[in-house]
Formats: sequence, structure tokens, C-alpha cells
Amino acid sequence: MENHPKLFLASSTTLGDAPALSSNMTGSNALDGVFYNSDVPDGFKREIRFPIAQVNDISFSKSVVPMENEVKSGKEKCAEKKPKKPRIAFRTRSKVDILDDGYRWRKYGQKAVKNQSFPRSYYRCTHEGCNVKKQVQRQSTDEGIVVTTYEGMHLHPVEKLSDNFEQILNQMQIYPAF
DNA sequence: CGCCTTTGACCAGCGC
DNA sequence: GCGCTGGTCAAAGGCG
Repeated sequence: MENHPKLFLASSTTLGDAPALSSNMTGSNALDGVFYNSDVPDGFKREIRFPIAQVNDISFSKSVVPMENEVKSGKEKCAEKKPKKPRIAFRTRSKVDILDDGYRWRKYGQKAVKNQSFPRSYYRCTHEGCNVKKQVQRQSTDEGIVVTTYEGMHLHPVEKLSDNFEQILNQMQIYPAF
């Protein structure tokens, strides 16, 4: 891995019913996305740490996939076998694909995605017992945008922190609605 | 030597 | 039923 800019964005996400987030975060060009959280399970309501690289632009995109989506035509067993975890996806404008969020990730796959110019990479948290996954891919329409999708929650502390973390954290805490 | 990435194969879900 | 697609596995190789 290269030396990525290490910027963190921690949000004490009280994901109640205040989904809209539209505010400046890095000054000129920052959060303009909307975070949809209607079906977020309790786990996500506690704390989610959103990593960002170079924070030129970050916008939370929807993608919280509710588990009950699994209910298909009489295939409830699937829900038991492979319950889909809710996902949180967001976009960052970054030159690097790998966003250093302080956790250690191991890449376990890469796939070319249909209608996408860039492959999607699959990462898994290497912390023992932690099965948080994330997918990273560049947006085909704008290769400067990296779409990161998190699945699961870290139940362990961040393994490394950076100075910038607190900086961004403080900025985030200005917006208690989030 | 341990940890990581790469990459092809495999599997399951879904739509037609 | 079949083919496509997304997601995962696992072997092989690279690097510090």
C-alpha cells in the first residue's frame, strides 16, 4: 500500500430519523449527500466510523440494505443461511482507492463489474473475530470518485489513529443530527 | 517467515 | 432450466 492520506471521519450516528445531511465539512466542497438510515439496525445506531481519504468531496450515498429484503418467494431459509447485513455506502472524491480508516483490511477478491470501467475490490477486516467487509470501486462516470461500501460493524477499537482524525471528528460533531 | 495481493475457479441468487 | 452476475475461496507468488 502506498502512503495514503489518513483522514478519519467519525460520526456518532444517532441514526434516528434525521436522514438528511447537507453541510460543509471541508470548507468549500464537502458533504452534499443524503444519508438514508431508515432501516438501520441498532448496531449502526451507535457509532460508525467513516473513513475518507483526501476529503475534497464526500457524499454519503444510500445503500443501507435491510435484511428483510431477503424474503423472496418462499425462500426464507436463505435469510437464515445468509442473512444480508445492512450496508452503508458512501462516495469520496479521492485519488487513492484504499481509504485508510485505521483498521487493517485484507483483500480477498476483485471482480469486474458489469457496466463499470473499474473493478470492484473486496476487503475483509483482519481483526480476529471481526467479519466486517467492505467493497471499494471507482465510479464509472467519474473515476475521481471512490465508492466504498461497508458491511457489518467493527466491535473492536481502531488499530491506528492519525492526527487528522480528531480534526475531522470535531468537524463532524458539529452536526448532531448525524 | 508472516502477511498481503493477485487471480482464476467455484458457488449461489436472480431474471428470462 | 439456463446463463449471467456478484460474492467468496484458495493457491500461488511477492514483499518487508
